Amino acid sequence: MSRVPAEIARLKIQCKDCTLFQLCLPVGVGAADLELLDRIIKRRRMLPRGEHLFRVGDPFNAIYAVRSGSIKTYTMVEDGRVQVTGFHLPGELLGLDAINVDRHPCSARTLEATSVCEVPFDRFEELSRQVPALARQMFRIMSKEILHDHDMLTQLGRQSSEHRLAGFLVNLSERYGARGFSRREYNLSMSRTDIGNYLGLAEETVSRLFTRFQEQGLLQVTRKHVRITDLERLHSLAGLGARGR
Amino acid sequence: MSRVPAEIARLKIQCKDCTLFQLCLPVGVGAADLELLDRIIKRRRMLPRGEHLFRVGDPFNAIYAVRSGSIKTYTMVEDGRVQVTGFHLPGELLGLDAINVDRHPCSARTLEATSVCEVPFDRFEELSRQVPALARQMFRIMSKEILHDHDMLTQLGRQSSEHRLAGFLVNLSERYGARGFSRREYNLSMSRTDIGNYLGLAEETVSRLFTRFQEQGLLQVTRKHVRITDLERLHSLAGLGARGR
DNA sequence: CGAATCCTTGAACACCTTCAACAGGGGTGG
DNA sequence: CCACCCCTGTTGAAGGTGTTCAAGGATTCG
Repeated sequence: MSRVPAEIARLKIQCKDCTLFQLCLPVGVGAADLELLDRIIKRRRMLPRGEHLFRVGDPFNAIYAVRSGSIKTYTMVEDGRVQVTGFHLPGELLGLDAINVDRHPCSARTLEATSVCEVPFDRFEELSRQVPALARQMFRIMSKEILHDHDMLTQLGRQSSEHRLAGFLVNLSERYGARGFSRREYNLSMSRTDIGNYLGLAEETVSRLFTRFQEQGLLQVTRKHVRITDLERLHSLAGLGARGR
Repeated sequence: MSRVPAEIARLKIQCKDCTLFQLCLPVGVGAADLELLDRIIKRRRMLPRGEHLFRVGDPFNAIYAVRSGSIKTYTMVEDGRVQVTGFHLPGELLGLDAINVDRHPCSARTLEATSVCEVPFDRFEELSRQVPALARQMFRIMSKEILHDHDMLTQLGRQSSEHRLAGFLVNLSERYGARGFSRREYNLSMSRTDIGNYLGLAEETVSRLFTRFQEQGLLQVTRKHVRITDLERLHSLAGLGARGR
């Protein structure tokens, strides 16, 4: 499903909010060094919905940053079924899990029309040798990713389906909020099937939970659009204090 | 429960197998630089069972590497209940999730008598400025951690309890194997309660699954000791190809 | 030896999945 | 522009899987 142009514009992220830009911004990198970084980043064309950014086993060359749109990562399990491993929103990075193994351990596919920046990793490493603050900032970004994954493990370790979905929605809320978007209102770019797959729940259960949350006055949902009316209660239902990405 | 000395000796890891040592070993760091790294690492005393290495909210000063023994990390969820977020075996690192937030987002507690190395992170960052290969290696280690977390997310996203426990056991097998221990035989240092908590299952379910796996000839388990008799089938039950930490 | 903890097993119930049918939108082609 | 079709999402009913509650056995440690 394609989005109307206005929606794409709404999702477009400023460079200063981009995770990649955090590489240079807060650590006192001089303008000259910043220019060097800017030079190695490739800006890619807009990818249409359903396009692959990379596939399992592809050689690792670059890290990608989502500029607008969204991407899901997934792997195949033995019996041929798909397992969704994550969703990536504007301002977030992909490919960090491939650095050590030199091949992408998952596939990445756009959930909507999506624009990404590409950072060739060898050139980045080389540059970070000249600009140590870059390395320092990359440590922070990777640490953030690890923290986020640990948060998700906490969510998925919980038993009840309510906890899981509430946690998922709160997590999205935090991530959108951190990028300057609304915490209370956003579009789900992924299908119910993907959400269920990610959370270890059946698609039908996800659907029923949305209905139940709505009946309980926690949120309003129409198709992909979610408006959270009681973020407080959704938080406590998730069972975790606020902890963004 | 305390271990007999022989067992502690068996778990003691050589520096060359240690994740931290990978910081210098494979990337052509000269002996002089290696000496510099060695100098900032503090070797700590043996911690008894049940001791805290750090607690939620503690200021982040250092990264820790497990030399022998094992450690669990956990957080508190809102209602006061505990959520286990990970287990750390010899040769693995703790604290990577704290770099960006400067405070530990989880508590770490020894599951048995455990010895750790402590790497003050500010001194490490400083050193990595002089020795770029160190930064490069740290990228790899953090990437490995991210990959491992993604693997665990894949495991926990699966619905059936069999998949989850099998995946957990295979994961342990891989991690022990990568450190030079047996892939088919190891001791679980964590309780059934901890395993269940981690996997989002009831303690009783874990217990029953162990019994069932044993009946199916997949493994033999007596209390903490696990001997995997059909690693092949356990792999396929886990639903993932072999993918170590 | 006794207490505490950990693990196991049993039975009832709740929750979630599965199977099935249907509704609603969006996109395509006439 | 409309009709049709396909895909996604919703809802219902039945069945299975895992939890909960409960009790008993095993191991460790004071």
